[in-house]
Amino acid sequence: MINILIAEDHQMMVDGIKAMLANEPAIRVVAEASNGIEALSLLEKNDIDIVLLDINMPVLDGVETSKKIKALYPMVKVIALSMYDEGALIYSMLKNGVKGYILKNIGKERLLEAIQTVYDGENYFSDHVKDTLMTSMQPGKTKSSSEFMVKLTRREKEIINLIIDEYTTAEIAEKLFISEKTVETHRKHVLQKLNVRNTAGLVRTVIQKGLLD
Amino acid sequence: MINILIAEDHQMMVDGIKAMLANEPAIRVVAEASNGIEALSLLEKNDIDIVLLDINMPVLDGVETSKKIKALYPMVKVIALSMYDEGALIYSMLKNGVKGYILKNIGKERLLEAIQTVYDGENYFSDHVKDTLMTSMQPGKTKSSSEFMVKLTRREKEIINLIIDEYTTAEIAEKLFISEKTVETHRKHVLQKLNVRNTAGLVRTVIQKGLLD
DNA sequence: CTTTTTGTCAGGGTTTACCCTGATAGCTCA
DNA sequence: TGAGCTATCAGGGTAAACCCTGACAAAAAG
Repeated sequence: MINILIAEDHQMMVDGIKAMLANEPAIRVVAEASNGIEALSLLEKNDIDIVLLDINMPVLDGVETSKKIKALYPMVKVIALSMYDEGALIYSMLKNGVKGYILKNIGKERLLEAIQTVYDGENYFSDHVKDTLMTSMQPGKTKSSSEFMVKLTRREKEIINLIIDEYTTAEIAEKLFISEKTVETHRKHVLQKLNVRNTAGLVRTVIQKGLLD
Repeated sequence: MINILIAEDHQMMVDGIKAMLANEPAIRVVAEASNGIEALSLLEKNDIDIVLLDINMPVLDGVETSKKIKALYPMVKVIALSMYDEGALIYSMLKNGVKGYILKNIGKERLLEAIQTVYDGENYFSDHVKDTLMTSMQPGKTKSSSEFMVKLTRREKEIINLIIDEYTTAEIAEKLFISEKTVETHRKHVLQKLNVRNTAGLVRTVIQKGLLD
């Protein structure tokens, strides 16, 4: 019997997954969480084999949650669920000990395959995900920074959030009681880390890769 | 018997919806489409009562698809499925004759309720969606433009796509063989239509509301 | 206990975005 | 057929973002 925890904030998706697994006698969905915090507390109370973890969740996102699961419950296996197949995201999830990475547009068969494979101690990644990871690992594409080093500091995330909410550098400086020059420096660092040219690229990347909390 | 077409690009979500409806003898899912174009062609071949239409789809998005469904198959009822409860989006879907608007985090009971209600000729909107619409309709919040007029022209969308891809005004002008002044004008119009202050807000809004093709 | 990272700030500069007013031509739909 | 929308362009701005170099202290990591 494989005990599963579903961590996913869209009820419709949760029901969908449950329905896919309903006729499988070997699999039992024993808990559901709608954010990372909830997932962690449910892991404490239940005996879980595999966590199906949505990457884009409020409160505590997939990246952070998987990191904590690895630290607190190393025996629990995590399969990441995602809308996109972003190289950077896959890579950082891998570093967090995730055992599988599947896209939300897969069907029942693939889902069962993924669960069984991971339960048996192997890794499972959709073909498309593999391709993406291979591509983003190729030299040349990933020169110095970009793709991999997507570690933003707390302050940088704070400032990015304000940028996305249409605050200007001057307004951010005022709000955080720091100099405009400091805000400019943070912006500059974020542009470099994300390997983008301007605010448009910054906002797009941050939203699409789900780099915020 | 209620015949349903599901138009949704995430297979997992499709399976979820189908599973929710599986034990309902009065409801039958007769067709599935993964984009707007497909949905339209399936409507031609099948006898459909209700379309469950995802708003964020590639190729032909929910707004455009609902418009065409209204024009070509006025008897078919459309229930919009969305991740977000954006006032502007709800309003434009309403104008396109959509009969229901539900969020993807609802459960089985609500979904059945929505289908039955719409089939009976009434409208169905989640409470949360209603609140959002009411709020966004209140005077003061919605002065002159904003919120409602989310109609972007073809050229504007084209330029927005380039902005998101980090092209500058000068580069866009060169690429499209038009003056920088013209590009500036388009940018200005888009900022006004979306009621945002700068590029950051533009990119965020466009991505989050799924206003692009 | 040293090295790295993070967060802070400055001068001085270029480039890009944003704002205002005003204009023209073609297309579209009532 | 005429009003409205779309797409085009200009002059002449101001505001904001981006770039370069360089610096220092506190915190975190090794």
